[in-house]
Amino acid sequence: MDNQLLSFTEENYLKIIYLLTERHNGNEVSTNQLAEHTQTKAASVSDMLRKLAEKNYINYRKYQGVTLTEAGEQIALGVIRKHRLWEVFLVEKLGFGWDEIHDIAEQLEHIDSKELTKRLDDFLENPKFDPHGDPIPDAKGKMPSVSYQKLSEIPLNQSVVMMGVSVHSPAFLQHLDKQQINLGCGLKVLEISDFDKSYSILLDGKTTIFVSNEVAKNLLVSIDE
Amino acid sequence: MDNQLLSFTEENYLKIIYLLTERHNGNEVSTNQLAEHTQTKAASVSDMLRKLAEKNYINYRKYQGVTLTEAGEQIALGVIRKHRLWEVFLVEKLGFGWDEIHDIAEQLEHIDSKELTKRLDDFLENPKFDPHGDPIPDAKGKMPSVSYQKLSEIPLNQSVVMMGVSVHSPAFLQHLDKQQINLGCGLKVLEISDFDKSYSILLDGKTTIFVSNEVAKNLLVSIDE
DNA sequence: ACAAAATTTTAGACTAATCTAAAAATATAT
DNA sequence: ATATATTTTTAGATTAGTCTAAAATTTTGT
Ligand SMILES: [Mn+2]
Ligand SMILES: [Mn+2]
Ligand SMILES: [Mn+2]
Ligand SMILES: [Mn+2]
Repeated sequence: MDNQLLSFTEENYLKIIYLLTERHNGNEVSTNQLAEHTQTKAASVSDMLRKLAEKNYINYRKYQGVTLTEAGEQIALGVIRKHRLWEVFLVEKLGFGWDEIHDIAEQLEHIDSKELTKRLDDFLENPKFDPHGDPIPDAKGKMPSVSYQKLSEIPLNQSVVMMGVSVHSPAFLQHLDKQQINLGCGLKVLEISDFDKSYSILLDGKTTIFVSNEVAKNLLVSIDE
Repeated sequence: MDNQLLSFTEENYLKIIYLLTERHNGNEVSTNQLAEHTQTKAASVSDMLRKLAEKNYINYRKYQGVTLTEAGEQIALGVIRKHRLWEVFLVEKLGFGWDEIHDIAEQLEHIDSKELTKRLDDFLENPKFDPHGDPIPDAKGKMPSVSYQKLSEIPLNQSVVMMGVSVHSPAFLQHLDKQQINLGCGLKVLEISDFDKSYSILLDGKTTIFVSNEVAKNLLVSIDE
């Protein structure tokens, strides 16, 4: 409604480039990685990269991967802001589980109306994090910086708070639900098994639970102070 | 999400065919009418009609206009249901005016998730009408029948209630806002001017207002009993 | 009834996004 | 260092949705 400058497809590419660049600490994203995340083939990605470079949304040197330009980053952050706000709506207002919302938000993130985004933000009382613990970029296009650590990198017996997840698959999230591991709960690693590197964790200072190494690597926490 | 059988474009065509057929009391819709409402050219419409007929969503005989098949009507009603539910959301929850919501709902109506529609409906407390007074089809794909009359067809001094509008343009809706004509208010035609066929109307039994014939023809009312 | 006007369809072309197969460039491994 | 493997790009098609111009059909007016 406001300007529909870009197609859904272009928005998705820019968003994915942003998230993968972030994940690689600012390093270039490769064609194959994009093909995997866009569910297309490398040839299709090459075409799209040429187009996005032409429009000055990405920095692209053939065979060398891509990063976003300032313009591209602003588009990406706008899409991510909408995605995360809608996820908050789906969970807080409609009662969806955090494992059910991703695909719906994947569609809602492309709704084009500045005013809608602004009113939605206010309706949700200007949330700073989405239901997976990911920070929500502000209306100016600034991404808040957060410093979470993987639970697998925390020393034994250090009390931490569960802040986010680095994998968003329904299977993983449902697994956490079953073990009652939620955002905000207190965690303390009691022991790591020599046998399979699985974790014994004290949950909320009350119950002891066991999680695989794979799970521990994908729990994001911060030191409890 | 659920099945994404149809493109946005196809959904829009089916919705428009439904609404125009309804407006013509079941008569066929012409290619040119569709071209006007889809903002395309007649040639493009012909192509799309061939395609929709092939998929059995419409009954189409060349040069004779189209109607929806049962399958096409179910798609159309699903889209209209979502459009109107989202309009209720925008007005009731986000505080938009009834003149600001159409273009946003035009996008939201294509979000594909049965579960989302169901939860949205419950969140809104299962509204039966949208902010323009239009009935909301139920989850089974049934459109409630309503019997509104144009204010211009009501005898003098008959008390009626404002139930809907037959034009949704922002300009018209804003005009009604300025005159404080809202859904649910009481109206009584006191006099029709010989000079320009404009109306003197008693509003809510209190104030007398004047509206043009053009306005009176687009106000939908029902007899107050 | 029939010519003129209006409407609708067809023909042929274009753009966006995708694909497969082949060619080019880069990375890796002895 | 150089052959082999991997990654990326290019070439050439395909599909959806749109367009303009021309042909076909229906409607209208006398
Ligand atoms: Mn998306
Ligand atoms: Mn999220
Ligand atoms: Mn629409
Ligand atoms: Mn409406």
